[in-house]
Formats: sequence, C-alpha cells, structure tokens
Amino acid sequence: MLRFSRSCSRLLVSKRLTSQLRCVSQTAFLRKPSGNIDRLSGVPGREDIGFLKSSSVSMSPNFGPFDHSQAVAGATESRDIMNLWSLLEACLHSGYMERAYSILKSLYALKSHRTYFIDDYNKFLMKYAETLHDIKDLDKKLFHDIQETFPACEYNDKTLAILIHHALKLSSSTEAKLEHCKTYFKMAVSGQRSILSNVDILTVPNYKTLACDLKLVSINELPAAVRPLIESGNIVTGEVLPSKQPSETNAKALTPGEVALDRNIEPLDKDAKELLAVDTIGMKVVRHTLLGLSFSEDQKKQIASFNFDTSSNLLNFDQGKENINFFEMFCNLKSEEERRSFESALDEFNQDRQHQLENRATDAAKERWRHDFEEAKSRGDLSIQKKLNIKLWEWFNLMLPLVKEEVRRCAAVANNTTQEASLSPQEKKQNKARQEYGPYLTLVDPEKMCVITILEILKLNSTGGIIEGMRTARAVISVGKAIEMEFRAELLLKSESHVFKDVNKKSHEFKLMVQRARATFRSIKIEESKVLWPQEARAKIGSILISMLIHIAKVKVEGVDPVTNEVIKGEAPAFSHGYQYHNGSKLGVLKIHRSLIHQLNGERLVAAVQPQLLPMLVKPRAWNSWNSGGYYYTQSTLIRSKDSPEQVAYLKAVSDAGAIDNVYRGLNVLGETPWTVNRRMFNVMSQVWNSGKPFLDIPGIQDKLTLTPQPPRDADPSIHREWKLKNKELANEFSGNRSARCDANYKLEIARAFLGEKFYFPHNLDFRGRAYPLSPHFNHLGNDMSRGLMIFWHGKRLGTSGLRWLKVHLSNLFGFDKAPLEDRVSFAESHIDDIRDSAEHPLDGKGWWKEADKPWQALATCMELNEALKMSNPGDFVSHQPVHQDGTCNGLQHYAALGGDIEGATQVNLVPSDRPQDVYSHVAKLVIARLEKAAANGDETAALLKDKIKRKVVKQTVMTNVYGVTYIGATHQIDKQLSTLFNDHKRSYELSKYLTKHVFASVRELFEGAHLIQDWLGECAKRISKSIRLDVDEKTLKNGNKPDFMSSVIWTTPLGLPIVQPYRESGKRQVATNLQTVFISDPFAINPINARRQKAGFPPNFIHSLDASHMLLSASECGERGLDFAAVHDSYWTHACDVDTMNVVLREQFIKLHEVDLIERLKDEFDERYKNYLQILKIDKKSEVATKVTDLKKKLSQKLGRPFTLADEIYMEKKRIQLLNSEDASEQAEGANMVTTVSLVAEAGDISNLEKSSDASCLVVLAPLTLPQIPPKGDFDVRELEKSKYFFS
Amino acid sequence: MAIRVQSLRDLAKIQHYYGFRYLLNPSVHEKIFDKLDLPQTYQDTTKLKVLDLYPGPGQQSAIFNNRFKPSQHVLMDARPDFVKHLRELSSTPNDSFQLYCKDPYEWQSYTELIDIEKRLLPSKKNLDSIHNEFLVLANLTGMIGEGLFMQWLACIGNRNWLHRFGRVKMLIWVLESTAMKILATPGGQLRSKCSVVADTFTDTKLIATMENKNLHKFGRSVLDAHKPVIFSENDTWMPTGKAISLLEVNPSSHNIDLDNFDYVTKHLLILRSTPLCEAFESLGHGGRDYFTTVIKDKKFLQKCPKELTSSEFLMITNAFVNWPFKPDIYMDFIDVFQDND
DNA sequence: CGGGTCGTTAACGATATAAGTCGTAGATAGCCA
DNA sequence: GGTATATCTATAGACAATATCGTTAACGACCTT
Repeated sequence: MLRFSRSCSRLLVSKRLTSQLRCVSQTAFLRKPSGNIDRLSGVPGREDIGFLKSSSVSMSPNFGPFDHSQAVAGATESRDIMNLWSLLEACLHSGYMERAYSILKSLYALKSHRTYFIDDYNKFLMKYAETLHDIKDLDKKLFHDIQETFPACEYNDKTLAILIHHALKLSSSTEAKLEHCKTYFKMAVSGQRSILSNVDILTVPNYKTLACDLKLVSINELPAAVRPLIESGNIVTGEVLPSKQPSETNAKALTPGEVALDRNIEPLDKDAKELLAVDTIGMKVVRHTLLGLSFSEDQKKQIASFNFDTSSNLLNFDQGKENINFFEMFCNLKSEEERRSFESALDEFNQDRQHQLENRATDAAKERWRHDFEEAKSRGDLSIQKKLNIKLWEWFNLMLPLVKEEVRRCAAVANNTTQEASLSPQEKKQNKARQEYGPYLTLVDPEKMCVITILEILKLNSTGGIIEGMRTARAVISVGKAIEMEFRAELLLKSESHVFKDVNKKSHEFKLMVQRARATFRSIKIEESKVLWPQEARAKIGSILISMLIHIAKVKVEGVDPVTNEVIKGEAPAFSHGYQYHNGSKLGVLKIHRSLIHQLNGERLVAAVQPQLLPMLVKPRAWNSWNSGGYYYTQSTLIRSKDSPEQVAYLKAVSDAGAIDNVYRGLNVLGETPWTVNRRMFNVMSQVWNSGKPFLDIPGIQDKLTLTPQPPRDADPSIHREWKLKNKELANEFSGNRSARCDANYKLEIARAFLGEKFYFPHNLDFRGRAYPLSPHFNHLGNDMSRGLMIFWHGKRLGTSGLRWLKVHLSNLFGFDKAPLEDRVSFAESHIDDIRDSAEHPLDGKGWWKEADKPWQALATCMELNEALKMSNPGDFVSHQPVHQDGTCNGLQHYAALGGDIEGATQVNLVPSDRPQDVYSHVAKLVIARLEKAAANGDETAALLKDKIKRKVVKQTVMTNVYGVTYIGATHQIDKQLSTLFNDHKRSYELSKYLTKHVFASVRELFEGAHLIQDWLGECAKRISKSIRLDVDEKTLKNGNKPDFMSSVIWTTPLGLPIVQPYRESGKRQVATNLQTVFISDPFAINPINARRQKAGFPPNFIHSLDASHMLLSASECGERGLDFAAVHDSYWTHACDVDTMNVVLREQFIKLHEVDLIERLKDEFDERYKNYLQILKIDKKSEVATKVTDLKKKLSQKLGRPFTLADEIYMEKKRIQLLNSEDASEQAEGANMVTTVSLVAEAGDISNLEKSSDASCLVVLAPLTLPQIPPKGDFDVRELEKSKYFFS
Repeated sequence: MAIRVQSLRDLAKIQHYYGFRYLLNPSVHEKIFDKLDLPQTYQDTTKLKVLDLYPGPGQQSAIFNNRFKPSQHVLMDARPDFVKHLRELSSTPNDSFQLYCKDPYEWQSYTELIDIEKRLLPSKKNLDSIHNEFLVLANLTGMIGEGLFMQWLACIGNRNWLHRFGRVKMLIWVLESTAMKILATPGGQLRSKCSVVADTFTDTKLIATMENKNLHKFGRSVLDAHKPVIFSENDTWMPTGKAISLLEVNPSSHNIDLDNFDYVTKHLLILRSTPLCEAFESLGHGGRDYFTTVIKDKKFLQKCPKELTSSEFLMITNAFVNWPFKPDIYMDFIDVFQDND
C-alpha cells in the first residue's frame, strides 16, 4: 500500500490548493536560478525584512504560469474540481448521499486530482457514517470503496479518525470500543498523534474516552488545544473541580481573586437574581468581577441590572434604548489594575457577543419585523401606510411557503421521487434546472433564506446607477452570496457544537479553556472551507428566491386615471423585473415601486448590515497565514484579490514559506487597536441628522426626483438633447445625495450601536498591500464624519508634548499645515475663545469649527482641547483623541527617495529645514511663471489665467499626478476649481485643459528625478505586458503576429509581499437564471492581460506598495513600543503624547526601507523573473540583422513547405533554450550551435537604434526581452531625513 | 448652365471619402430618378428647394440639379476634401447650386442656415400631403450614418428639425444593413424598434440597392413590392466592403406621442419572442395584470412582439397611456456607471 | 454484432440592440533650415 | 531636404449586457447487413 503522510489538516488544505493551481508544464527548465537574487542581498549584515526570502520563493513557484496553457489544461480542470467540490459539499449537507457518491466518482476520474481525492472521500465518509448504526458497516463500506471503487486511493489518518469517532459512538461496550480503536490506531499512517490531531472530527468526549477511559493514548499525545480540557477532567459531569492552576497560556487571564469570587458567588448574586435569573455561570463571574470594581452606585446598579445574556443583548440598534456605557465605566476606574480586570471581564463577555453577532443576524432582523407586526396588531393599527417592518413580515410569511414548496420539489428531484412521465415539457425543464441548483437551495433554512432575500434586495436599492432599483445581475449574485455566507456560518457553528457537545461549561475557568480550544478549531475549519460556490450557482438560487419575492411582495398604490382624472387606489407588485438600455446595450433591472422607495427613505435599515461588515467587539483573529485572520466565523483573505487566482497562488507560496511575517505583524497591530465612539460628537451629529436639513457634507432629506419640464414636442432636437442631459445630471445629483445620506445614516446607526463599546477593526490588504479595515461602512478610513466619530478606547495623559501636538493637530485640521510647528501651536492658542465656543456650543455658537478643512474632526479636537484646558494642569488630561502625522505628498517622498533627487527631496521635506516646504505653492508659482511667459508671447488664454492660479487650484493635480492621474482626470480636477471662477461651463473646461498641460509640465520640471523613475517604471510595465513567454500555448498565437499577451507585471514589496497586477480582459459569459441571463465573469478564467492598464497602473501601484510597506513597518514597530497605532495609508495616528515616539519610528522605518536601492533591486527582480521572455520589435528592413532573419525564415519556410509562423519561431527558440539548459554536454553544444531568429537578433546586441514605427519599411522580429537602463540616482542620502522635522507633520 | 458630371475614375481621385460610399455612375442615377418619378410630387420645380446633405463628390447633386433645375439647391458638407471639390463644382455660374460649409451632423448647422442666416427658407405646408416644394437628399453611408438616420426618424415623429415644415420627402443613401433594419417586416428576423417606428411615421421605399449576395435578406415581399434598381459595386466609390441602398422616405400624417410609443416598443421588443401576456410585465409594476385586463383578445396576447404590426403597437401604446399606474417613462435611463461594493 | 442513419438536443457562437462616443495612434501637412 | 510640431483621419474597441437564433457537436434510437 502506497502511503503518504500528512501531519495536519492545514497542510492538507494547502496541498489541495496547490493541486488546483498546479499546471503540468515543463517550465522548470526555463527557471534555473541565476543567482541574481542572491546578489540582491546587498550590504552584508542587513536584516531581511521579507523581500529576499519572499522573492526567492516566488521566483521559482511550484505552480505553472498563468496563460492559456494553464487556462486550457489546468484551469478548466481546476474549475471542474471547484464546481464538483461545492456540489459535493452541498449534496452531503443536504443528505443526497447517492448524488454525492456519484460526484465522488467524477472527482476520482480527474487524474491530476487523484492524490488529494482522499480528502473528498473523507468528507463523504463522515456524513455517510452518520446514517449507520453499526461500525462494521462503516468498516465494510470503506474497504469496499478503497479496494473496488477507488482502487488508486489510500486512506489517511483523517479517515482513521472518522472510524475511531464512530467506533466510540456506535459501540456499546467498552471492550468493543477498545478493540476497534486499537485496530484503527495500528493502521495509522503517520502515528497516533497524527490521527488525534483531527480536532474537527474527534470530539472532546472522544478524547476523554480515549485518554481516560480506554487509556489508549496518553494525555501528552493529545493536540495542545484540547489537552487542558481533558486534564481538568471536567467534561460530562460539569462538576467544578478545585481550581488547579490552569495550564499554559490561559494562566494569565485570571487573577487569583477572580477565581476566588467564582466559588462564593452566591451572596452577591442575590439582588441580581430578582432582576434576571438567566446568567450563565460564566456571566455571573463577569458581572461579579465588574461589581467588585470601584464604580459609582449608579453604575453598580446598571451592572447589576444589565442582562448579560448575550443572545438578547447584542448590539443596540434601537433608537430609544440606551445600552450600558462600558466606555464611561472604564474611564472612571482609578487604578491601572482595576482597569485591567475590567477589560478582561469585558473581553470575555464580548467573546460571546461576537459569537452571537456573527451568527444570529438574520434571526434578529426577522424577530424585529414580527415584533413590530404584533405590536401593530395589538394596537389594532391597520392603516394603509403600514410601517415598513410590518410589510416585510407579511412578505416573509407569504414567501415562506413558496420557498418551502420549492425546496420540497428540489428534494424530490434529488431523490428521484418525481413522476417524470406525467409532467409537462415545461415542468421537465424546470426539474432539470432544479437538479443543478437544488442541492444549494436545500442547505439553509427556508426562513433564513426569505429574510436574507428581502434584506439584500432592500439594501441594494438605488445601486448601479438605477434610480429606483438595482441591476438584476447584482441582485441575484448578492442574494446567492448571502445565502452561501449564511450556510458557511451555520456549518461552522454546527460542526463546532458537534465537537463540543456534551461539554458542560459550568465552570468559569473551564469555559475559558473551551473558548481557546474553539478558537483553534475554528481556524482549522475556516481555512478548510476553501470551496466556494460557483457564480453560476449563486446566480441561480438568487434568481429563484428573488422571483418568488417579486411574485408575492405587493404594495398599495395610488394613481390618476388619465381618462377620468379620478384617483384610483390599487395594489401593485413591489418589485418589477425589466430592462433598460445604455448605449445600445440592454441591462436587466429590478425596480422597486415608488411607494416603497418613499418608505425606505424614511426608515432605518440598519439591522440589514451583515455582521461580517461591522467592527468587531473582540480583537480580530490574528493573521498568521494567507487566509486566516480577521472575523471569527467568516473567512477573509489577506489580500483582496477576488478575481486573481494568480496573486493568490504567489501569496500562498510566500505565506507558507513564512516570508511575510512582517506583513502579518503590522496588520495585527492595526487590528489590535481598540476604539470607541466619541459620544459627544455622536450627539452633535444625531442632532444635525434628525433636523433633516443639509449640513456640511450631509445632504438633507430629499423627497423625490423632479425632472425639469419637457420642451415642446417640435422644439429643435438640440433642445431635446439638452433636456435629456439636464435630467441625467439631476438624477445623478439626486442619487448622489441619496447615497451620501444613506451612507451617513449607516455610519450613525452603526456608531449608535457601538456607543460605549470597545471595538476593533480587522484589516486586510488590497492587491498592492495597502491596509484597509474589513468593515466597510464604519471605519477610520472613512470621510471626515466617520473619523470625527472615533476615538481610542485607551486614554493617555497628554503631558506637555501631547498638549502641543493636540494644538498642532487642530491647526492641521484647519488646513493651516504649511507653517512651522510653533506657528501652528500659536494658531490654536490664538483661537482659544473660538475653541471653547465651538466645543461648548457646537450648533448654537459661532461655529468656528465649521470653517475647518475637516470640520468634524476639528470639532472633536476642539472638544478635547477644551476639556484639557479646563484643567488646572492640562497636561494631566487623559486624551483619547488620535493625532495625525501626514507625509507631505507621500508619493513624491518615495519617488524622491528612490531617485536620490535632492531638489525633489527638498520640496517634499525629506531634507531638514526650518520651515516646511509647500509643494503646491511652489508648483503654482512655476505655473504662473510659465503662463506669464506665454502671455508675454501674446497667448491670450495664458494672460486670462495667470492671475487665477492659486495653491488650491493645482493641489489635487500635483498630488494625484504621482499616482498616475490621466490628462483627462486632471482636467476635471482643475475644472472643478476653475468653474467657480468662470460662469461658462464650456469655456472653463477649455481653460482647464490648457492649464492642465502647464501644471503637468511644471510638476515634471520640479520633480525631474521622480518623473524619470515614473517613466522608467511605465516603460518596464509596457515591455513586460507586451512580452511573450517561451512556452506559450498555441492558442495564444492563433491570430497571426498579434498574439495574446499573458504576462502581468509582478514584483515583490520590500516586506516580501508578491504583487500581481490583476488587470486582465474581463472574460465574461452569459449564465441563464430564472429571471434573465446574467453576464458574469468566471473567476477561474485566465484571460489575456490588459496592457494599457498594466502600464498605466504600474508606477502608482509600485509607489503604493512602498508606502504600504512603510506603514506596516511603522505599525509593527509602534506596536512593539506599546503605542496605539492606526493609519490611513500615509497618515499615521496615535495618542498625542506618543506622537514624538511615532515620529522617530516612522523616520527610522522610512530610512530602513530606502537604504537599499529599491529601483535597482526591482530591475534585478524583473530581469530574473522575465528571463527568456521575448518581445516583438519592429526594426528596419534594410538592416543587416533584418536581412539575416528574413533569409533564415525563408530557408525554414521552404523546409517546412508552409509559411514560417510566429509560433514556429517561438517553438524553435524554446528548443534552443531547452538544449542550452540541459545537463547533457552534447545537448548543450547542440543548443549553442543552433541558430534561430531570436538568436540572430540577440547576437546583434543593441538594436534600439534600428527600431522603426512605419509599417512599410520594417520587419517584425522577436527579440529577448530587455528592460531600459535605470535612470541615474542622485546624491540625496535618505538618512538625512532623520532630522527633518517636517517630513511627516 | 449644367453642373459638371465627372467620371468615376476622376472622382475617385479625391483623397478622402471619410468612410462614405457614393454611387457615381451617372446612368444608374438617371435610372433611379426615372423610377422615383419626382415630378409627380414636385410639379413646379421652379418652386422646389433642395437640401443636399453630405453630397460628397456631388455626382448625384449635379445630375439631380441638371435634370430638375430646382430653384435652390443647398449642398451642406464640411469635410475638407469634399469641400474643395464641391467649391470647384459650384463655381459654375449657377445661382441655385450653393455650397454651405457646415457639418450636417450638427443641429446647429440647420438653425444657422435657416433661422439665423436665412439662406434657405422652406415654406411651411400642412400635413395633408407630401411637401411639394422642399426635398432633402442625403448620404448617410458613413460610420455615424445609421445613428443619424434613427434620429432623423425621431424628428419625423416629433415634427421638428426639417420636418416642422411639413411632410418633407427625403432620399437617403444608407448602408444596406441599415436599409434592411428599416424595412424589416412583422415576424421577420430583423424586426426591431426602428422598423416599427419607420412603419408608423413614414412610408419608406427601397429605391435602389447594390448587387451582392445578401440581397435576399431584404425579404421577397420587399423586393417584389419596391422593385429596387440594382447596381454594381463598380458603379460606386469608395469600396468599403459594405453595400449601400437608397431609401425614399415619405413622412406620413400622424398624431402620435413619440415618447410613449418609443417606450412601449423599446421595452416590448427586448422580449421579442416572448408572448405578450408575459412581456407586458416588463413595462412596469403590474403590467401583466393591467394589459391582460384591458386587452381581451386571448389570441392576441399569445402573439409575440416581433410579430406585431405598427398599428398593433399603436393600440398597445394607447392602452399604456391610459394606465393609471404607468411608470414614469422619463426615468427610464441609467446614470453614470458607479460601482461600490 | 457492428456500424450507419436519422432525429433530437445541448452547447456554442453570432448578431442586434440605441441612437449625439471618444480616446488614441498613426499619418499627413505645414514648418524651418 | 529633413525633422520637430500640429492637425487630421482612421480605427478599433468597452456595445463596461442580454435575448434570440443559427450552427455544430454530441448523443441515442433504430435499422439493416
């Protein structure tokens, strides 16, 4: 028997993924390491922060290249596998064992998948076993399958774990158990320990039986996570043992005092008991701990009466109700020690709440509807304008039977219990479709599916540019996805309770152990759930559910009869499926009836926010692998690259090699910063919000969109056209306002729910490595408003320096940020009265804060300052306000550092100086100079504009210029500034266009070095994206000399994160659903790259990957030094008193980052990665090389008896390289003697002077890919910035 | 004095044809004019004013002018190479033959020609018959041609632009593919909104078309009914690979609200092969219920949109207009593509 | 028993839709010495 | 005559999606040798 070993299931999964991405390619020979990368190690002794290790891994990956050959041979197969997996999973959980078995057979048939097949079989076996009553049957089944049906498949330790689990479950006598288990343990592939490591299969009682009762294994052999549970011996009985020192890791979590409290809990519990009798033991301890702290009588009462039952006390989405204010309690505690015990008690409570939160969201929404409905019923309220929730409850009740019926039919089809013969052709077709989507539809409770459908649809209102509705395609996918997420969460929960069943959580310490064991279990389980439902399946079940909703959801409507002019009342479907045209292409839309829209505008929909999109109540799961971190019950990936399997593959390889631990470290620091809501700010905003009037960036309530009156029918077509444009503009503005208000609503409601709470933001990365919080509606990256709503949970004493920084911060928020720090301090000091007025009378005072650039944050800072200044010693004030340090044009800072460009470095404050440099003013000056010169030459436009140029006009363009803004984009930005000066729309646009040219030219002039690098990066990207790999697939070359280009730009960030630009052609296909066909992209398809986007995106993406690295480095260092740290890309936040420390850190890290010549390293990486790639060049036909190539082609063509194609050229070259790289000396010689078109061109050396563009006189040749020379580096030494006060300020 | 008619060979020397294709063979032109029998409409050609849009090399313009001697013949074109050529052509002492160098694509050009500069002042006629003093010639065989034709059709429906003067006959060269769409019959493969609109607001005939293998796609009925003049591709310049056809467009007298009609046909024809009773639902919330109540004919409800005649569409439009809960047809657009997850 | 024929169907690909694109690359012309 | 510059034209592509229809491949029933 061939045996293979796998020590734990994590590895299993990783292997499986590899198989999925693996490609049977012969590329290895092309990838002899050249040692180039070794050279990169640079200065000896310098520590590697990730790049070196990572780049060597990603340079010789264990998966194939991503192009057609993969797409055809590998990807279609891996797509099949993924589809089969998801179907297998669905069938297993729906209990369709026969179908599941036949899917297994299909999986078995896929040869490339063979080695990993046992994992699939195990899943089947696990479910199958549940239907049996005798362990012998299971035994029989397994050996029959392995010997007969799947002869090439070997069992593994997981299989044995399954057998053991069931043996324990099904055997009646201890002897039988013992015997079976003994046998199975003997069959172990890699030892007992390996079998025992399957904590997702063996339950805690299993472990106990094995270790304590049967004594088959010793406690030491158990997985670490379970060991304490068994050791404490407290499983089934639930009896509280005398507290032994809890083992290992959890020792710290409990102070002896708390344990003591645990035991004499009775007396104190008395008063609470009258109020609530439902505390679990664990919660009693929490309550007890809290009551033991030095709270005011009032707060003690609150705690005593607070319902610690998490299931009824999740988050407070109710406007009228006030949740308990943990934050205030926390702040009022005097001693550090008390605060610590408070926090640990709160954390424990929040563990449970987070668990509930992530799992009970849909139930909560449904209960709310029911509650409102019953309340209205009891009041006898049957008015026509029913409350929204009541309507939703009615729909829910109408929809449920339909869904149940459909589920029933699907089950019937799956179980073959339909009478096919008696069905109409249409029904037969329906049943056929049911066979496809049925398994997916029967997984989630119909009630939940109804709720999810309704919520998703309402949430999508007004998205996708549709005024009163949404795109169908988006709707069906969203619903499908939401169902899938629900399924995953349920699945996890179910299997968790399976493993932990019978575990009595009566003791407090024991509970902590269970919590810990659970966490381990979850990590394994989440990583394992790599299977995703195919888009097709999502769309299908989404459409089924939506069409049912359309069918039953009705609203009362009023209309005027055009004939009689009478008002008519009636009923109409609330949703309607139709189409709209855009530019001649159809778009499926799902419209929402106006009367419902109206109601939606008025009501809050917050319960609809998926919990996976909220901040977390507990510290996020720490990142430790590419797909493990963040929320507890939902899988998130380290990098948001949903449609780039390529990047995932690189990431996985690098992650498994442990090369990006620095990234994880930084990200975890960001996630561990606790926050809370700034209550005073929240109150001000609520007040503004409730007024319904527009205020700052919050638009007012708007009723409905009114279009301008239509021009007379016979008006000139141009007038009609203008009318249409005007309407579009109006609609645009309307929906913009609506979504802005909606967004503000979300933010405020989420903030309300988190008032007084301690929360965290789990982060992950975009494809360039920039960090973003996972909760999209409410986070510190949001607009001014959301930033103003948040403060650090922890407070720190200001001290002198902190007070000063707080003042600077205020000044910065006012836009007064280009002056020396002392001036900024005095700016704040000179406005002391304004600050007090703003803080104490934000809405009824002078409103000085509203003049700030960032008014909300300014107000928050005013309040903080005011409080501090009220104290006799402001330095003693405990501040929670984050203070920001921003880079001056961070992109340019990186460019200047890369180019060593002294002039540029000076401009962006890399060079120490007494006062900060203001790039924008400088550019403005340059532009004015240019315009004046032009005006002197008689250019009227220039003369007109030259007085209009202000710093503000050019600011955005200068800033975005580095990030590769296009000419058009910049023109729009400038037009936004200019259009306020000129009334004429067209005229101002003309002027903007003119001005943009000059601004671009000025920036280029000022940052010569930066632009040389930018150009170089752009050129590299262009050549790479137009290059051809030697072992391309035939299909790539099908259209003559215009092959599909498949190579994206790939690089490694200094932290070792591999970045793959995901810009590829879309590759979408039509998928039939119940409502319509939808056009969706296939995530497995590997399409030709989009060369233009690759080129345009690379320079800014590269810079972004650097600033991300800088941020993560600074984050982990700040974390190391005990700072609370947050960042918005190039704006770093911490407590006022810690700003000095942070400033040192971020300078150190910037220097650390740029000490190496990153550009040179990038070129070496490219040279290595794209070695042997070819590029297509056009050279002069008459040149010597060209004639040689033509002759060779002619000769070969005659030999072949057909034209010599590009594919032939490539094939030949491939052969040559293969020979050259051969181990065999004779083959090497043969390769050296071989003459190919490419070798001819390569011999000619530098042929750049021969390049021609005109078609007539040139010859298309293949040449080895060469990258341009790096522009010379200037003399600026990055170490200088250590002393630059204004580098970040 | 007669306008110069040149050989195809000479005219082909003009460097740019801007993607347009023109029939240049004089004898075919004569054949076409024979068939058109314009004098029947324009009995008094001394009162005839002609607006010639995109005349290009001006071959058709010259032949027309020589043959009918209209009182005024304005050639509107702004393309440099053609302008150069036309300027020569119109330099012959013939007052009626005037070049107007503006782009016929711009609505502005017409406003300037007629309302501002008052260079061309067509008379206003009632809707009883085809305008007998004003004729529009055009060549829309270029890239933007099809779109422009569709807009002109809408102008006929709205009675604006040149059609505010009455039922102005138009002779328009279009790509063969466009002609096929316009002339598609109920139930036919190519039946679409534009042919319904053309049926409703005009009486359009296929006058001439270029010989090619796709001819049969017009449908036997069209070919039989219109008996177009067939010419060879060698009679034309320049070869674009696309055949061209000449349409005679006679606006009909009607009193229909284009916007509603447009909405109804557009939406129904998306589901061109779906029975009406189902397709109605896509017209708005509760469409199926409403229309199946208003329209009693069960057989009619089983028909599908592509089979409907223009008068059937009209009937549905009327029902739509009377629908108390009808959707706002002016909200039927998408705004800028903005996507955020 | 094999193979061939015919009919049916799924699967794929092509095409039309609406109706004021548009950005860009490449060619040409206008310029100077 | 040659080259840097400005303007012009041609051209493709993104029809940022979907219904429908024609063609082809595949499959299976049936029949004949």
